[in-house]
Amino acid sequence: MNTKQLIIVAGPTAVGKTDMAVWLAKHFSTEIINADSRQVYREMTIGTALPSPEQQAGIRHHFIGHRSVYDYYNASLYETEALEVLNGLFEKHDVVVMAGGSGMYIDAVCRGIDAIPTVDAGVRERIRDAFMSAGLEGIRQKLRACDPVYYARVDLNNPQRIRKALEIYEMTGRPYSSYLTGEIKKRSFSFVKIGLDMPREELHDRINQRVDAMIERGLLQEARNLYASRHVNALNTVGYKELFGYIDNLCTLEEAVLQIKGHTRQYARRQLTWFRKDSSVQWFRPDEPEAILNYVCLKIKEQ
RNA sequence: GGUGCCAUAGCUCAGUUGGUAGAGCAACGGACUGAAAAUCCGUGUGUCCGUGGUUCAACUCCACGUGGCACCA
Repeated sequence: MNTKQLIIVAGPTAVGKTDMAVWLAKHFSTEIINADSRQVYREMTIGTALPSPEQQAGIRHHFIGHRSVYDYYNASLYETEALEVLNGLFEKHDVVVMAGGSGMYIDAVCRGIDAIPTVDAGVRERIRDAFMSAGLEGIRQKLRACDPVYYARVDLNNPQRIRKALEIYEMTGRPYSSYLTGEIKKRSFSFVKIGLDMPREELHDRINQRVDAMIERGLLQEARNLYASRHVNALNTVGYKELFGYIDNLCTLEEAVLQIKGHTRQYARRQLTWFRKDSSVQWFRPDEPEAILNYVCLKIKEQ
């Protein structure tokens, strides 16, 4: 039996993960690790549905607003930092709760990400320029020449993936595929994965209402404050990019709000696609905390 | 009251010299190893307003009806 347990609360945006995590954390008198790729940025608060002051009262939440949108951040950095924090927390607690909707961040903690060198900004820029001038077909051919293994398995319609592989080759002289071992890293603690879901129509209602509430709380002003930096990766985020479009006069405010709702619904669907694939996730409705607690306790006894 | 225009997917609309229909958005499914709230792939879901008529065949042409819009009274 492994005495240290990480309870993971996953699911689509707006389903009620934070409430459930807080409830579980209170029950186990422990703390919460956030696994949401946008809540880590301190400049974005309204649009990322941060845990409210009430939800944060008395329960320590980690990885909320600990970075700036100007920082370079990614799933691998998150893996390293989250493991450090978890090691500390497990000295005081047998159970820690993790909550969030970024499947890749959760997997980074559970299974690990292969060690790949960090690409510097200059290389990133050169590859971007190559894509601009040579086009998708151009960078495909470059990839075929330098990394036929990855070329054979990558989604050739996805420029982001091809560029990443070219960056690594340019940076290190080694093919990207040679870094991908797929090795699952051993952790010193066990996992209990909970998935929250509800009928789609209900989820859509909650999303729509939450977006309206964000607008009322001043999301447009927050977007205006960040407008000058709108091209940084962190601000390529639902709720902000659409309002940048409105500020640029590309659409009305009403249209931008409809876009935010639509893009949030699509994001929720992609999250479900990710988590459904993970057979270790046990699914519940958010309104059955007792059933969840029973399941968690059972799993903890087993592991 | 009269005249004209319109009625096709959840929404906005296109279309067939008559052979039961297709775009965008939405929706739905999927992929995912350092941007992941990102990026990419796939799927058309339909009493073509209703009832008659012409025709081998009507979503398309004709008549009437219903609803909407515009103009004239």
